Amino acid sequence: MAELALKQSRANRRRAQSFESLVQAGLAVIAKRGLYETTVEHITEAADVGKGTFYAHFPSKEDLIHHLVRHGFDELIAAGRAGAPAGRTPAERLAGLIQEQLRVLGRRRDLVILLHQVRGLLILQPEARQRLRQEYQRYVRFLAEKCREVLGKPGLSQAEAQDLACAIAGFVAGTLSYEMLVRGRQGMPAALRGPINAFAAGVAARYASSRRPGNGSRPR
Amino acid sequence: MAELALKQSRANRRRAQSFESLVQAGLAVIAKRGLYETTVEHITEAADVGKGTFYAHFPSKEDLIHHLVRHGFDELIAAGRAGAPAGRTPAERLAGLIQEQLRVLGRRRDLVILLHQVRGLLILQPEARQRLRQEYQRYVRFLAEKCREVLGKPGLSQAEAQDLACAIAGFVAGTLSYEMLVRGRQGMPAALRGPINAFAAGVAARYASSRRPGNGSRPR
Amino acid sequence: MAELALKQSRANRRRAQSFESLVQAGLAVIAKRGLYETTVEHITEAADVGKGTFYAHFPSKEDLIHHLVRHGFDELIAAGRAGAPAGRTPAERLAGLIQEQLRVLGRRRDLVILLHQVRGLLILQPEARQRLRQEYQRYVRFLAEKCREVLGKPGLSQAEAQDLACAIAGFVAGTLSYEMLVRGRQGMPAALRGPINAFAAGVAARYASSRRPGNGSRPR
Amino acid sequence: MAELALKQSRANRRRAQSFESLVQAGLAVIAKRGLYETTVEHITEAADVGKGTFYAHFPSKEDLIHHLVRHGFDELIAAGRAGAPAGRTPAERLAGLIQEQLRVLGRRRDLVILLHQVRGLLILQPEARQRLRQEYQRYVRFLAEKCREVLGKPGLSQAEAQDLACAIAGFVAGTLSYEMLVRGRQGMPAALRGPINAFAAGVAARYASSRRPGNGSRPR
DNA sequence: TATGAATGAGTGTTCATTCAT
DNA sequence: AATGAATGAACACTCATTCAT
Repeated sequence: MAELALKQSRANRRRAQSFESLVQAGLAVIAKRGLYETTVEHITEAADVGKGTFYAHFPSKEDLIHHLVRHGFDELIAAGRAGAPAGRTPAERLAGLIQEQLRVLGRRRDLVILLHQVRGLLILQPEARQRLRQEYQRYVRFLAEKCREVLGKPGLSQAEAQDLACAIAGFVAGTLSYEMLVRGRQGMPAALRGPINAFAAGVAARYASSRRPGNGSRPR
Repeated sequence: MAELALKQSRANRRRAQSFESLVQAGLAVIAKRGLYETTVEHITEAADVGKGTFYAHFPSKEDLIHHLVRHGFDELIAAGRAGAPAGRTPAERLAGLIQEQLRVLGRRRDLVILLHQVRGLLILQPEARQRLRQEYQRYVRFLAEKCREVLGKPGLSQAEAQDLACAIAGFVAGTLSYEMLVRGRQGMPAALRGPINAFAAGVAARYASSRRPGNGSRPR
Repeated sequence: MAELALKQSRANRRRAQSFESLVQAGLAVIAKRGLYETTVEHITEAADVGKGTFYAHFPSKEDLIHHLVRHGFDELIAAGRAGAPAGRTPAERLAGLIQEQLRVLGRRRDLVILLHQVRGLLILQPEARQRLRQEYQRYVRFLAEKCREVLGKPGLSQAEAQDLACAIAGFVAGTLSYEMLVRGRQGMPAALRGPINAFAAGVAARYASSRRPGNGSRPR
Repeated sequence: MAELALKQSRANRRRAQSFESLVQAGLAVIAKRGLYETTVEHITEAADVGKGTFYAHFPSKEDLIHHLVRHGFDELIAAGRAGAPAGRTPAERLAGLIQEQLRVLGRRRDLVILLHQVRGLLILQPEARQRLRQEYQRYVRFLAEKCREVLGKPGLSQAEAQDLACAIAGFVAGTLSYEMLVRGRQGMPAALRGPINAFAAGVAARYASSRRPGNGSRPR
């Protein structure tokens, strides 16, 4: 019996190992070749397992992608939660949130590429691929919640918070992808710190606490 | 002579028509199915021409994409040039630039999708597909130039201008794509106007004229 | 009326010119790219005529090939006829025939390639492409007739003459093609002169006049 | 362990079977339809495997052809080696070599066609397809070596041996192809025996041992 | 469970031929 | 007669997925 348990445990360990290999290889290969030029075989070769093993762990290629996206957002959300409440003013806290996301994603070229390409996938086909889409919604909802927390809930409606979250997520992802494309480098450009602070301040001025100025702070 | 000219003209017209059909169908189909699930046959069917006709006009599928990308950026740049120097202060002018890009792209779901996916394509393969990459560089250089123009050239180095241009292009593209994905709508969200103004003001405070404050305006 | 005749004549001249351009360009392009990698467009480009013009002169690509093959064999046959009856003994005359064919074809890389590839085409499909096949038969029949003429008709049956003609045609074509392939040069290798003479002498000893030795001259 | 070996062995057997089917079907189909009208699908249908299976065994269509050519020459060379040193005089031995090649190839219509068409392919493109070309060079080198062995090495320079080998290979291949084309039959025509002996005798007289007559035996 | 051989629908691309001008 | 734009069947090759072992 103990032997059987041992055997199972060993089998489980092996299985877990295959799974982990596939996940890591999947992200690495996709980061290198992109979603569309990555084949299942590329992944299983990088993971050093048989091709059939892939399908013992994932029903389809899309399921691996789903797994990668979920875990990617898990990391982003965790980072957002961890470095959260720093800063004394709403503007400082919002700027902190944005910069934290930029900082985390700026070190994760693989995630930027994966999330970028999957986003493109999802904009089309509004009905299909619901599971994947929900991961993005989860992330945006997290950011939205975070914004309300940081700016003060009464000041920001749900819809406004989502718009703001989209802007933040889009700003982070878009800026990094343009930097990677045009300047060939990764990481958050230091020069953006000032503008980000300004952006955060502007948002805070518009939404923070319960004050609600006329039409947003006009540009000086 | 006139007859010959007429003949050529008629033949040319027919050829031009095929070309235009292909270009329009190409953009439409890609906007609907995405770059990767669009086949040449989808396009020729939508354009109502034979499959071979495609290759009479474009050496390859990638060449159509290049054409689409080039013309897309042509529009964006034209819009940026047209609505250019409005606003009395640097901040107002910068905000105008960003909002103009957001406004133009917000009405062009097709372009957002196309440029998004091609961007993903280009981040990988830094050496290949130079022609395509140059279109993005052209756009970013235009934005950078515009930023320097709007903020006052002495205040902004070339490198800083490029970082800012990447941030603007990324902000616009990223925000719109997240909106389209999460909220399923297109167009620029009105609620972003305030934050954009704030962002522009922050940038202007940092770079405009020749003043160069310490480390950017700190968030209040 | 005279004007009309003139017009027609001019039109005819132009037509003849197109035809001749196509024929020359066809042979040149096929010699360079081979039968199977030559497209009609390659030919019309080289001939500097429109693509449609090809079909105004030849019902199909195969008809141009037929024309080229026919004229190629015309040349070979003319050369064989011209340099024909030289030599005092049957062996000398036979050797002269072989060397003449080798000499002529050795200077016509284009013909060697064309006839080689078309021969390959024809070995398959015994029923189709009769017209093309008949050109080869015409050539072999010419050689056979020549052999009988040279060796003395009574000595050589029709069937034997055809076998011999096949051997000669094959020897010439095969040797040149192997030389071109392996040694990368064209032209008849001088070193073959001796063996060819010997071959001819052997054949003559076997067949010439009416003597009919037992089983052919045994090799010494 | 034994179980694993068995598993591999069974899988290997299946793989080997597919491979063998493809090779045989490939040769058969090419012999029937020719190199250029044979599609991969024709082959896989004849081999009764899926289309993708072809590419699991050969990187490309050309690689199958290479395999076929290599093995074809292997057979020819083996036959040449096996029936080698028969005959007492150089002339007899040379005649034996030629007749052996004629005899072997005369029974292999498929090989004659394949090697003929590939030869045509290689005469063009002197730089590309090196691997294929090397097979022909291997064969010609073998024949050349054999000629020197048979005639006595001092009598024949390397270059002369290669010319002679080209002549032999060309004679065999060319004669058989003309026979197949014109007379529609395969096999070595019996009537050639005499001329071949004579040819061999002439070559021997020119090159054998160390004697070196003036300019080859003149035809009588 | 892990494997990798097998599969076949689907891809971008070519090219002989047609036909309106 | 000459043109060249248009055509679509056909091709070499790919790859997500299946399944016998």
